[in-house]
Amino acid sequence: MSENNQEIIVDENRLIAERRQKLAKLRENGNPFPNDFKPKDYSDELHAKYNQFSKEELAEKSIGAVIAGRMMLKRVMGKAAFATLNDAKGKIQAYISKEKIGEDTYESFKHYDLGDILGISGTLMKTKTGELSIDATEVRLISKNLRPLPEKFHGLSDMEQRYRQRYLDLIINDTSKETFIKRSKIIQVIRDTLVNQDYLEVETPMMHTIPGGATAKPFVTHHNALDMPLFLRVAPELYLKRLIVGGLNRVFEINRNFRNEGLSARHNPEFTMIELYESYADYNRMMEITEELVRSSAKASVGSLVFEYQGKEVNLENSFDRLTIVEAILKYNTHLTIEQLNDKEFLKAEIKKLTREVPKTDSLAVLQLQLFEENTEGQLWNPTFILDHPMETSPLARQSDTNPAITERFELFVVGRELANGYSELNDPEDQAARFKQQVEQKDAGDEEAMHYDADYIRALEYGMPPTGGLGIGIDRLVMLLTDSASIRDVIFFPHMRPE
RNA sequence: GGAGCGGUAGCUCAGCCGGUAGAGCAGCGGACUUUUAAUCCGUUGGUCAUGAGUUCGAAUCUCAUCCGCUCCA
Repeated sequence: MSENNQEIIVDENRLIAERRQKLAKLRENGNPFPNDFKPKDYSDELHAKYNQFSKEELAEKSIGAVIAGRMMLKRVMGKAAFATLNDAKGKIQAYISKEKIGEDTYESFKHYDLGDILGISGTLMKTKTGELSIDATEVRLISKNLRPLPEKFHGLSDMEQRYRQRYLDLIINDTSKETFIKRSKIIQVIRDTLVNQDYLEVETPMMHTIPGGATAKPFVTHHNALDMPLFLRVAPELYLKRLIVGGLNRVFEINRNFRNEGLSARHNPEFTMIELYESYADYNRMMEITEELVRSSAKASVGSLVFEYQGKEVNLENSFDRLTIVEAILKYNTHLTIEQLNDKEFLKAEIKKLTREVPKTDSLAVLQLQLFEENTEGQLWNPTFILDHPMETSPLARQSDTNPAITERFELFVVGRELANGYSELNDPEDQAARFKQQVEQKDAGDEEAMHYDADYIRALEYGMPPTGGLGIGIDRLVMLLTDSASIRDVIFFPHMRPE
């Protein structure tokens, strides 16, 4: 016996037992799961093509239709019935009369359950209230449902069940299905936009021997044959830049990252990022492409550059604000002055007031960043690029040519949340080696999130990496924004949950 | 990790200052040939998250645990 041999969950009740009996009866009369019914039409196309015709016109045309879908509503009268079927594209009503389908089939149909998957062929008609319907000449059970669906009017609202049994959520809640269709469209338009600009989509390792590319705690796993630890990647950055060294020039990867942190409405341990790198570009070019990708995503999903997020308007029409950290603090906290923001002691006191913790750093730029995170970031509703990140917190970014304390880096904030992060890449191998050493010192001093020294990455840079711009966008957060979703769990099919 | 809220029929919910549980939908049986959450009549269905405690008696009060949501760190 395998140790994985789990106890089979018995989750049966009378309703399911009744349906199992129905199924047993169906088996006596043939296969209740046939695979020879082939739908020819989709509900949305039928509506699009034929809604325009009147009841009389449709009757005259006698247009055939063949659809398959899940029965969601059923209204049986004496000798005729209506059923609402959901297919992948929408829903359509069928009119089922004993007269047309015969007594036996009608009797069988009366015992079909909500949730059964049916195949229906017939001719298109309109009811007296004008609803396009299929006047059935054939009704077949294609797949028997054994578990009663959630309530037809209130649907499924229990969040836990919606996340754990997403299939049910998708069956019942149209908005959930729409959200995931939008997610797919967003990823598709990003992919198309980049490929059209000569970008190459690539795949790099998900399992790293040295975790790198971001300051975050990794998940650890173990390779048995090699008897060594492996780390699920926290970011693909260092591998993608190796490809830039290799001369691929423009690359991107849309894939999962894994970070060993807490769960929240904005954090799932695995999440999807796009990272892209472009040779001979800098962070200004990266800001341009960020705007382009966010706008095209909005058009592909929302259909507009102006929309609501959680009841408040977001406007992507104007070019996004660009503010340095200090400028942003001053703009959104008008009681503060530039003198105060250049005063380390003032900053420390202010941060302590907001967080009740004394900042550990003595760097002016880092103190400014910490204050920004506390009192400004949450206020950035319409898209805003924040520039001039401190050296210390940007170990892979190119130092500013004019101010050695800061880097050529930006973060994009929308609806008070970080959405994207980009910079001019650090391509000086000696500078990068020094930065890695600094990170290692921080790690030795107890900072679990500090980076490791990646000697092969330094070796790659020593072969020469062209000046490069790089960008990462959190896909889940972008989808949240464009689908008006409050939680990251609403845009990930199967968000991480504790076991039942 | 902390705080608050929640977990009652398949689903959506009521019941909660103690007296062993209700509705609607779904299901089952019946009526009904144009319904739209169809309607009408009848009817089945419960480990009240789990465990302990208080009590003559606990869905209800107390404690612990599990799961979820929200906020904070």
